[in-house]
Amino acid sequence: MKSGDIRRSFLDFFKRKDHAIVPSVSLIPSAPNLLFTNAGMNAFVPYFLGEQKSPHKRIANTQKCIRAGGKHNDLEEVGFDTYHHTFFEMLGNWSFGNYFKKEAINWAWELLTKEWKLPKDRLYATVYKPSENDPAEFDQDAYDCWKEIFSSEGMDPSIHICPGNKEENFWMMGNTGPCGPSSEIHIDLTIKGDTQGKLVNKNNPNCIELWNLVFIQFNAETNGKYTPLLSRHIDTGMGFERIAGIFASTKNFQDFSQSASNYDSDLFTDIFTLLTKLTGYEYHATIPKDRNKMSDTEKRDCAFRVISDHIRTLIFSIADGIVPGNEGRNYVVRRIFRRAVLFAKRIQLPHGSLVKLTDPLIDKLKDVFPELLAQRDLIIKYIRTEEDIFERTLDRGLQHFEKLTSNRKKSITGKEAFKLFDTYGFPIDLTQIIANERSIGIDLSGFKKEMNKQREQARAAQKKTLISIKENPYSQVEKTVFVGYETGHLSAYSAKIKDVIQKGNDNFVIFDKTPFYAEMGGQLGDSGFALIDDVHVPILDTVKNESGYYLHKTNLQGIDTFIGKSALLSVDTVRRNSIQRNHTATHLLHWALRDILGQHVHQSGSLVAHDYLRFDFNHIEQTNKNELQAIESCINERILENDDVSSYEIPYSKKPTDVLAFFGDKYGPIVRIVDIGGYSKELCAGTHVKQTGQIGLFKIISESAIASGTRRIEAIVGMTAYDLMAQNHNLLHNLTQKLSCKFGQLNQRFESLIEHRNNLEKQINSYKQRNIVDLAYNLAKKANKISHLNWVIAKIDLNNTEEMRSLAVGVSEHIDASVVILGSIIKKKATILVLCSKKAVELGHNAGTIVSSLSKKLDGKGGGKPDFAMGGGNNIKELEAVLNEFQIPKD
RNA sequence: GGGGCCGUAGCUCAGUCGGAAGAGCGCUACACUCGCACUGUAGAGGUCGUCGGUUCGAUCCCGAUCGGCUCCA
Repeated sequence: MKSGDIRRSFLDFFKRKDHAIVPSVSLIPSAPNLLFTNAGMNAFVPYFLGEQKSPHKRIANTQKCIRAGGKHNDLEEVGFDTYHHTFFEMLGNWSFGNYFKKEAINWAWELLTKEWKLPKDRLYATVYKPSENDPAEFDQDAYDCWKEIFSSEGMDPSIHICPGNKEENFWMMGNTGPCGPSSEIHIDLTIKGDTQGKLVNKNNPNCIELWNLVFIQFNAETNGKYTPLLSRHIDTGMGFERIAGIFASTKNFQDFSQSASNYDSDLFTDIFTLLTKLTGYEYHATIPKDRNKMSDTEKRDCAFRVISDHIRTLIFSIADGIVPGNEGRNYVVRRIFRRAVLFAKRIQLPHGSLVKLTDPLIDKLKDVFPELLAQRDLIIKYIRTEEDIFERTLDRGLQHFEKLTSNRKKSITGKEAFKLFDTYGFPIDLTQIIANERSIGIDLSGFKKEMNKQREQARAAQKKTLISIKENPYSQVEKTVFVGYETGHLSAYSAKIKDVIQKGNDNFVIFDKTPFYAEMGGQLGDSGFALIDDVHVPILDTVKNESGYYLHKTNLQGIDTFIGKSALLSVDTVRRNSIQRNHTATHLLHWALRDILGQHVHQSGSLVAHDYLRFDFNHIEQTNKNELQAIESCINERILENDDVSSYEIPYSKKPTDVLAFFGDKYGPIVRIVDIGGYSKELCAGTHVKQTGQIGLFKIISESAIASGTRRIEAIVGMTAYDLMAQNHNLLHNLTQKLSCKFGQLNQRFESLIEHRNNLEKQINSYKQRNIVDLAYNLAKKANKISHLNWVIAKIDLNNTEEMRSLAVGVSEHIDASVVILGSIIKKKATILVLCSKKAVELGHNAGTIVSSLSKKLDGKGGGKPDFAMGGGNNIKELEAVLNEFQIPKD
């Protein structure tokens, strides 16, 4: 079976067992402490924790996973063996409080042996058997299931069931939270397949785990206790690349003469074929025994594996919106790509070849992951530019390397090598290669020391998150029903108060039904008021919590006494209408951006307020003035057309194909579609105007970058936009009056004014210069000649220190051996400047000491070099006296 | 989440006692040339990222902030 058949067969099998087949969730995890989705269960954690209710009791899927960075960091291993990956698919079947061990185990056996026809006698099952101090008890249930299976197959359970301790067979999400024993299925891949289970869990590549069945039945508490859960769950995972590899390596389990490799499957060999075409090198499937002494073939084979693995990671992450960047997960993706580029250089893959691998890959996987096809242009664009950017980084690093070694150095210290790597991003192996070429040594152990130091530092700063099962106090309360799409419900709507929660000084009221929109999808929550027993309760904001309750914020104290009463709810419709104008305009903006900049544009953030809107989207370059102009005018045209805005709800699976939905966003089974004039269709829960004409006017006020590859547009609509335009118009009108010209002449008038001003400035400067030259001449004439030196001491009012300096220089140009001491009041401060000619310095005079002694008398400080110094103080009045009292030293 | 480095002319970058903002390329004009390239001469172009602090005085020191690069988790 080829990889595609295996995946399909897995999903079909569980579909027949009444499992809902759901698409893989985004690689962007919903848990904040994860860099990437890194296991099949990530998406289902909220169900285990009791934070959300699963829409299906049985689910099966293939989940995209990335392991790089964070707790599971396999990046450095990829390529040097047959099974590490940064990207992989995890096949899994799930039960949420539904079936348990027996079904999970039996179905696993059925799929492997009946459907896929794996040789039974090569299969082994592990069962949890605690050692001393390990939690819980021996997993008798799982053992019994397996015993029955093996016995009925005529196999010896005592051989085919292997016990495992906590480390191997007890699965936990963290130190706390849902957990339970697991049972793994291992396969013996030795030539004869007769190891009798002796290699199970012995880290032997010829006997490996195929499938992990986890039985979640306990909750680990902070005090170290394991309490049984009310509802028990099944969580299984089978590495897709691994099973596909085994199928290929063993030629569908017919031939065990070759050792198995994930890279034998068509998922990778297809890429290898392309690499061979591009480089002329063949893949020989060798695995290096010693990383430090690799043969050329081994080096090339490693490169093949690295490139094929990494390019898969790239296309999947970009498709999910994780583009290469310099922060967090974006940076991890950039690093993975750079590793691919370095390995590409090793097999002389020409610059710009990596992008050629994307189309065939997308083509192969697009049916299972349609997001790849949808984001194709973006993927290609990023891979292309990213390679160029890396080239620049390498150049910069090389420059620094040259600087380091320019003064005939014979070795590079560990610190230097680390700085080159840490600060300039220059890979250590490149440093080694270049240093080798020039017979320069590197202190590698010093480098590693620095590296470990940084690792420790980063780890120490890591925050730990507590995973715990939520005790939901509202489990008895039904979700709040939102009735605010109907304008008729916006005032004096009758509802019942279900509960009141207090957080700090704020109270949050929960009603059974509400017309108040809660902050969601960028649209701000509604405000207004509620009438309860004739008490006016202001509603300041509305937010929604995880469980779907609308929380109405109020600053009124003591309202918990109202629980159970009925209320009349009224939304601030003026504010709501303004928000709606901004929201519909946001959809128009999104549509226009895609129309004008390209279909790769998608929303990456949005804020819809009553007075403005903010829209973030992915776009590699700055949106230029012409494009902004085009976007703005095409939106205003749509507004003038007064297109209808309609919305309706349908099942997610039945949404039209041209509806914009975002990969990475979670949607429920029923979605709401907002359709503007038939051209803009988006999944959106927000509220909108009825016709685009109600927006009135649309005006972009700023365009900026918020991250590399992400732009932000801010815009205003309606009266806010009109007010701004009117204000600007008034301003221009005032300017035309002041300059007595027409609107169209403003630009020209300003240019000529600026030119005129520049000319005047030049003239003034030349006059000043002339003035200073005259002053210098006069001062020089009055010089006091005392024992070989000409002393000039004067208080002259000038505008700045630059003028003082040029005056002093001017004076000294007229008289060779001189000391010039000038005082001036500049910016309300007494300033002193002293210039000593070469001769004066030789005679032992020091401008610095003169200045410091003088400025001390002015309640200030000063200093400088022997030939030139400046200083001053706040005592303006004394300046003249201080200068007059200066005693010229006699030799 | 934790570090390191960089923001100076249109571009690439110098600028270590804190005391007049520089180079190369590019640009403009003139000269040379039949013309271009080359060459020579002259010139334009700077809130030294932004804000605050220290100081008599900050491109330089300190703090914050924005932007970019980079390493670790």
